[in-house]
Amino acid sequence: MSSESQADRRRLQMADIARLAGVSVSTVSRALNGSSLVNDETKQRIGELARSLNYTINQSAKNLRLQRNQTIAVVVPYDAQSRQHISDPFFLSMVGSLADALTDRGYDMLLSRVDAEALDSVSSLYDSGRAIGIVLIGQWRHHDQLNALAARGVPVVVWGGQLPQQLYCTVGGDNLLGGRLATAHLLQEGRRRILFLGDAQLPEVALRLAGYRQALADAGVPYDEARVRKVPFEEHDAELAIARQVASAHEGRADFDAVFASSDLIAILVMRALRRRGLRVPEDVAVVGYDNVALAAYADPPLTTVHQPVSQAGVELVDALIHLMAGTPQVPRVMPVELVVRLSSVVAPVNA
Amino acid sequence: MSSESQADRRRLQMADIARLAGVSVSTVSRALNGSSLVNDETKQRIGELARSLNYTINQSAKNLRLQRNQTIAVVVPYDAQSRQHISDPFFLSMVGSLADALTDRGYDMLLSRVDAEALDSVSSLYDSGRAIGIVLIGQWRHHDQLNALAARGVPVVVWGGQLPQQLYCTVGGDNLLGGRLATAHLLQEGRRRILFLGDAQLPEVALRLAGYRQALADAGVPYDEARVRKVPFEEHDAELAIARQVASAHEGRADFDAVFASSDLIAILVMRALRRRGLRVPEDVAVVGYDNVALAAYADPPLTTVHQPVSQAGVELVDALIHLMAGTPQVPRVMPVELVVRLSSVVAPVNA
DNA sequence: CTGAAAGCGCTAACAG
DNA sequence: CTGTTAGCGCTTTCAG
Repeated sequence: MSSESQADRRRLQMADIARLAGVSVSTVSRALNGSSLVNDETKQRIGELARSLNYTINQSAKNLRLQRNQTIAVVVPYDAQSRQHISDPFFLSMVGSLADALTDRGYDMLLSRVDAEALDSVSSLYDSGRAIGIVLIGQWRHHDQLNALAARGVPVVVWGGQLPQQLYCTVGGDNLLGGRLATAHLLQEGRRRILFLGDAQLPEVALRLAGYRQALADAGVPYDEARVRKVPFEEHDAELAIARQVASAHEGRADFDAVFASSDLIAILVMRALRRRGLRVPEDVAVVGYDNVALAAYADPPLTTVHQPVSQAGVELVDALIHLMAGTPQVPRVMPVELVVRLSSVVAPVNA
Repeated sequence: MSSESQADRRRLQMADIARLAGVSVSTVSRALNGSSLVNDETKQRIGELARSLNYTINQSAKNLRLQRNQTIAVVVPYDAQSRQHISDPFFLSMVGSLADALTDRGYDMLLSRVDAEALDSVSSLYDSGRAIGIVLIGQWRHHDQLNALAARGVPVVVWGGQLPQQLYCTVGGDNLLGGRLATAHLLQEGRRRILFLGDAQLPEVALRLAGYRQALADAGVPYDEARVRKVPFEEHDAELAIARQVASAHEGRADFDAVFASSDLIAILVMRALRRRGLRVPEDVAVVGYDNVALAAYADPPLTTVHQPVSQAGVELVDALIHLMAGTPQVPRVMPVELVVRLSSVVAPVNA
């Protein structure tokens, strides 16, 4: 260890480099920013000096001076009531995808978690200048707060479903199509009594439910409200609720022969609950999930699900936000989804 | 929409509030920072004005002036060669855990992905003043680069295994114990030919392997190097490699009766590969994983694994970093791990 | 209790 | 090509 401790070592700044190089600060600034106004040789020399001293331009000062900033806030809401965090792998992979997209485009990513019940507090990230734009993962039940945010001119893009009277820009999978594909598939497999599990208060789930109804209508199968059940988002609650519902349905002489779950996590919990009650998947009950998280392919049995284009999603969210920040109004973007058929929904084997 | 577009609306600043309140900027600054030097009534008035206008102090300016900053960088290395990103859910849940710990303590979290082969580039996050400290998830094969970083005085804490000659602070699970627990468990279940799968070049894995050897020695079972196999970290490569190894071992008249995998992801891939070759888990081959990711409990069969204390890990990493930044040298922290026994390793059922 | 003024580290006119 | 100078938005002496 050197004699100067890390705590009292003053950070290097441009003036130091300038002094050492025998030039003015402006020259250093220009050199380090690759300006053509400075002699190539000088540029070279300054560059090497800076590198050898591990000097890097202070971003805060630069940003302050330039009145710009390259930080995008990515906000993952959490449920403060249960003090539970979102454990759904789908959200986490979304974070990864956004990290990639932002890094590729040279933005810094500020990750924050905020109380899902106080979504409008995210605006302070913008108001305080810490971020020049915001990506929100999931719109939850706070359509109005998001509208207010957008109306105030906060550049925000939301992963979620398109809603009427929407002032903010959403990017999302085609939930209506996803719901239709999943349901049509189950119908085609000969299932008629399909349970829909999910919280239809969430816009995305509501759209998937609409797709479900549409597919039923197309097939001339009557819609039965009793077959639509809300499931809590949090894992442990969900587990209990699912067990209860499977049990009650089962006791009523198994009044369903398929389940369409609004997330893979729910679907996997369902399969487990079914198995514990001695019901076979897919023979007795076919199951389809949503998201196509990594887990789905390795579930028992491998889970049929609706694939959401996660890595493309990160790119689209960032792209929409960049346009928005540039002042170009953005219409919601709906991305294609695909049904991935695995063993949980078909009795005759397919290539898993 | 109001007539002024979001693009040309100048951001509110302290001077605006001051003008509107009929006081000086200094007073606004003091009021907003809760200084006791300012009249309570004035403070109140300014506070309300700011709130009603959604004004928030500009953090960059404040930080520049105060010469401090509340941003911690969390770095997730990725493999640039394959341009593949870390898909292991363990890393992602770590990110979540860190987000919580940092948020709780009032820090901003800057998430970056960097090339795993250029780990020392993370120092620019510090040198440029964008972050006052760095948390690195995984030490990979770059012990030396990390030592250099620490020697330069960059406040960095690494999730990983403790190594000799280590200048930087690590926080990690007790990998040696984990390896011992897993192996001892398999031995106790009567297994003697235990395959170890993982890349022992990674310090954490090396420690788990050491635990494996120790457990074998304790039980008087000879160590056979041929039973230690490297597995690529990336999912698809891993899948192929595992299939190959299972196949070759199988053809050699199944010269193993158990597998200890260095991650749950590998373990789950192994179980699939085994099943495809007609081997039953756990009857023919018992399998134990590592990490206890969410997926493990829902695998088929539910996976016995070594639980890593992820949420506590976030807290410990942040805590160590804070002390380090305060100038207090930190010794590596080793956190307890636990064996979670599920069906993949025991023939007689337990409560899953 | 409040205001005026200096300056955090940097960039960009404007003059050489 | 290079240096001088004036701020970016904020906090904090130092004077009232």
